Amino acid sequence: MKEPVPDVVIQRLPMYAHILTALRKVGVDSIGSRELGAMLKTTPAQIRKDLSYFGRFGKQGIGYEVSQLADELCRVLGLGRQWSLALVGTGRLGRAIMDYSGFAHKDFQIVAAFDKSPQQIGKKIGGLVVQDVAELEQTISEKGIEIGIVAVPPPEAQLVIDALTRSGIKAILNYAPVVARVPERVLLRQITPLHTLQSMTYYLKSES
Amino acid sequence: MKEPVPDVVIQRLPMYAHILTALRKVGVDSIGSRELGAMLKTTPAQIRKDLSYFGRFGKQGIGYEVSQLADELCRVLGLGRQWSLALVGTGRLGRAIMDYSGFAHKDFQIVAAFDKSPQQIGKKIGGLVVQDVAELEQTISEKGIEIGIVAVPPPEAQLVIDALTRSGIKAILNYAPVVARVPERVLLRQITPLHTLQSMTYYLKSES
DNA sequence: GCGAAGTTGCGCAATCTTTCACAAACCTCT
DNA sequence: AGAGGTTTGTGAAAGATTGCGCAACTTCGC
Repeated sequence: MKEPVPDVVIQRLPMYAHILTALRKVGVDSIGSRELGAMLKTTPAQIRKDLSYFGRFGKQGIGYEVSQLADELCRVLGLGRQWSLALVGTGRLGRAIMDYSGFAHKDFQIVAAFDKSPQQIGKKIGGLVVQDVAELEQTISEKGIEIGIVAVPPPEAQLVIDALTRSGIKAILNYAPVVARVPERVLLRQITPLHTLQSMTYYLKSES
Repeated sequence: MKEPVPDVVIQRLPMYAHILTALRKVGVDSIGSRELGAMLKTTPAQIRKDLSYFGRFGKQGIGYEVSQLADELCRVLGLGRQWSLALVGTGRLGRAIMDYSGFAHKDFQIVAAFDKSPQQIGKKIGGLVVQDVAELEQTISEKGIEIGIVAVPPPEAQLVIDALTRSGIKAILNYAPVVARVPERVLLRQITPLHTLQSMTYYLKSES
């Protein structure tokens, strides 16, 4: 109960939570690790082991109570409350992220947007007025925003990330394809579709 | 030389290639694993081990010749030739992907776009006429498209993926948050920013 | 030409992750 | 109430990945 949970496990949890929530919506109220594993393309053993890091949620002979496990996972992940996000960069990519309603209704809400271009500043996007990046640090501190999304061109990414860091932000989701530097206390994750594509071609070229 | 290279290694390669290309552009012509490791936030040992799967590119006492290693990595990854992509789903997300110039000039080109909505079909986006998904299989076969990008709402994702599979596509990059099923021969990767956020909150909630 | 300083490639050890396999727990049916 | 059939939770084994340490090689300066 005191060992730190491996990050690979944490990364699988959202999928589990997602499926379970879907199952609940459909009215399934109990499910076994075998069946869950089949749905998620993993092994039953992995699911049981993963869950065992957080407690004992199943019943022998039966399986897991869907609704309860879904709640439990959300609790573990810290979902179920609203998280405030700040978006930096309101170009094409930034707008797409803004519009992407996937976030909106799922505990994540973008409450501030920044850009450095005078053409963008002052514009209204998705009910939000784009602010000057110069105001970034103060706004984030004041509003107590905990997560930042970086969607600026590569050359500016590190600058923006530094500013976010100074503002006391806790986590950054970075879409810019750069190797960003952050202090220990800030959690950083990358989303880099280009690199994903580039690693896929490795397997394709050998086939053809 | 015959052992299969671990996928984790393959996934790191694009980063290596990216940095090396950048270094070349700046005129650096030689670099050691220590320095490269510092830039990439990894250890020198990991870089050397990773590279050793593909050959011996460095010189003892010196390091790696930047330009040569960049070329070598591109070759290994199968870059340097154009890859044709098909985009399915031209909603907000699809458009953003389409517009995202990051792909365009980097060996990846979207050469066909599909949607099922009559409002979308026939429209021109980024110089491409949106086709009916009904034409998907034939068009992809004919044009010999090898990679498909799925940007449709979750309920339709599996249907689209099945159609892509039937068309003989080799790889799929899926943005829909579903656990997709594909036959062995098709390479599938997921991009799911929401899940990334959801796994980040795990660490944030404990802090606060 | 030779020693000093520096760096790779790689076998081996350490660590991390997944899988196995089985006792303990639970339900159902008689 | 007990037997039979399931399924969980979990130590321990197996497998995968990362990191260490050093021999082999290269350059430089003298």
